[in-house]
Amino acid sequence: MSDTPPILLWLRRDLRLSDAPALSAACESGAPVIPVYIRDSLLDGLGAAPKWRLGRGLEVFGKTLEAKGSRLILRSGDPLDVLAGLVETTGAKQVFWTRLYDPESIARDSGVKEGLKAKGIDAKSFSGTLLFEPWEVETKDGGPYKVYSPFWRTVKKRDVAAPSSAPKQIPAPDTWPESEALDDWDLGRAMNRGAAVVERYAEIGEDAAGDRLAAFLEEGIDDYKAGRDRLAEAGTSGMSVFLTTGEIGPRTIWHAGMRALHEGSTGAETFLSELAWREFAWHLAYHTPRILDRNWREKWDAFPWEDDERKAEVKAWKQARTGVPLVDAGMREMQVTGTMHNRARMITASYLTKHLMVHWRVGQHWFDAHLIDRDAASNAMGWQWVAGSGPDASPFFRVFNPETQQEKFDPEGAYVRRWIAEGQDDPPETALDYFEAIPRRWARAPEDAYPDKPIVGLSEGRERALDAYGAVKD
DNA sequence: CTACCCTTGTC
DNA sequence: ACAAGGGTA
Repeated sequence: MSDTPPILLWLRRDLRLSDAPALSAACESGAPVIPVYIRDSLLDGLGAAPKWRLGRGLEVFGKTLEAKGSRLILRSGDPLDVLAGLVETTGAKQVFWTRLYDPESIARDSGVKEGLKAKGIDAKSFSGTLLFEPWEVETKDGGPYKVYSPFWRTVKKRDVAAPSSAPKQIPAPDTWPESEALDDWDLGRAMNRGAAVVERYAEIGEDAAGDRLAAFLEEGIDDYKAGRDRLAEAGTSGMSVFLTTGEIGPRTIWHAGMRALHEGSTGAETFLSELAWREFAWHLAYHTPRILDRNWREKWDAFPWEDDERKAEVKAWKQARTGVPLVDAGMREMQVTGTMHNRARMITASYLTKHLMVHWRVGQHWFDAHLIDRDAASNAMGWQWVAGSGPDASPFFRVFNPETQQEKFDPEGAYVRRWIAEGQDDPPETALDYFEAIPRRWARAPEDAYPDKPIVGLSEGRERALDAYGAVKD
């Protein structure tokens, strides 16, 4: 064993043992495997909540590796420098990793690949983050898709590679390189006291992901089509946070959904199509990366967005005190749990971009900092879909009415009561948790009065937004 | 080129 | 009914 040079497995968003082609390839080679996670500028640049969640994922995954006789080596610095240094100290001849598709990761990874190859190292990237490589899905004319439905019609006919199973053992080297301590990274620091609250609601690690998927397939998928829309129910799959950290792979989910489909589950097709939405978001981000930070349709640059974050309307939206209960409930769910029901995301986003006429990027940045399931492509696409500036976006005149939405999707008011304590004699823990999670400087308490009217009225805001739409139409 | 189609809505 | 231009086969 000691004669065989080890393989460095550079982990990023693939904190799992199964459905992990890079890990499987490394283990099957017979060489010792050294799993490495590098704290680089991309990790440092993450928002508070996703950074905390990744740290928790690393903690759990480190233990998972130890149970397999392996370890997770932690290092800080420029990835090429770190990997080149480890190549020197370990004698590794190969470095494997799972591909990512955002512009910063692509730039970083191609630089690393080039730098390692220049040193004679076999640097290899693998699939595993997505169902398909973004360049493998094309229209008949050979270009990328810009509309979801034809993308979906194409994707659902494709074969998805079967997920690999977890390796029985991960060959260990005779000597391990030095590792930094995860605690020293203090990845939850920016969360302040919010981390302790979100922790109560969070599920972490590959085993938790598998349990969640199994429970969903057992209880949730049959009624998924309607159930996913009901705000007070656990009708969604809950897979997003595990996909973001890579604690589950998309192929695992796809094949589970396909099995349910073949067994006649009525919600399976809708479920699979949601996974394809994630795929579509990365397809768009890969082919038109400007979707991540600019209006995808340039004519939307003319729209008179408000982007001064100090404005009272923006503060009210962020602090969940707009006076529109369903909007504030969604924003509080995010503060407390680090996630928000998909429908609430649309409703809160619509209120910000339409009624308050605030730039979608303000909301995108807020979500980037507060969602533990933050996904760069899905978040950007979602905001531009609601705002109207994206590909295949909702027409701008389609404005969500939070009252109508509440009648349809929270008819008993259970979701609003779960998250808004004010005015309740005996508010639930969930609603009280909000006051524990928020920054102290917001100085809010459950006994404060809730705003007696919306900061911008529903019909007033709707009309103002539709009037402003003329700036884009002409 | 044409014909058909376009996640999640509202009034 | 509104309002809508553009994507895809």
